[in-house]
Amino acid sequence: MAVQQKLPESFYTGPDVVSIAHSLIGKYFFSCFDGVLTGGMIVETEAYSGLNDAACHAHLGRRTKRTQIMYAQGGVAYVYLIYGIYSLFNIVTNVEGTADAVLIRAIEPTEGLEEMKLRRGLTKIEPRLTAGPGLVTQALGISTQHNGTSLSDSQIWLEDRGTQVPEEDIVSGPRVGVAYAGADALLPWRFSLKGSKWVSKANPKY
DNA sequence: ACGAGGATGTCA
DNA sequence: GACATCCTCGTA
Repeated sequence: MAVQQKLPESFYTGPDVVSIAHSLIGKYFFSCFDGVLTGGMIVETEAYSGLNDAACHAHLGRRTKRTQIMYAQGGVAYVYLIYGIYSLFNIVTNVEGTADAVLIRAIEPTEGLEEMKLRRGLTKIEPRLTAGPGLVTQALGISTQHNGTSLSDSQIWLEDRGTQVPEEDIVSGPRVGVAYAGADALLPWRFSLKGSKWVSKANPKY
């Protein structure tokens, strides 16, 4: 049997959210609801830091109903609604009291392809299945009701399946859609798998 | 290929 | 009013 293991809590409580976002490329992201397993390999992430990052919802220690969960200890889900339609899934990282998170922007689908097609209203396997942060959550059946869900439980979790991604195949650049963050919009905190057709087509806009 | 416009709910 | 987005429909 191949290496197949949930990421331990210590993976999420690390102090460097940028490094965690980088190391998540090649890990696996799954959901299982009513016995239906869906998910795949992570190919695109973005880091957000509560301390020094104007793009982060919890910038300057902002505590609101929405950002509250970001201050939890690493290893829980931060899911929020964007544009009234799409749920975006983040992994809370760092220790309790520090509001860091990694946005999962795209995966290469490997499990539950039929179910994900149904949820996305597609008839064939194509990038529109999971190549974008709002698409990944739709395909995996994740919505804002899963905000705060522990990644140590059986509904939503991440795995290391032993995939080795060569360092030179992980590329970084500015994050998408954070022009409001001024100079911080230029930070190269978006990571993706070079050459993957499952990376989102979105480009940063300034 | 590409761009414009719309959908839709919550946040600050 | 803005939003860590995506789809559809127009013009080329």
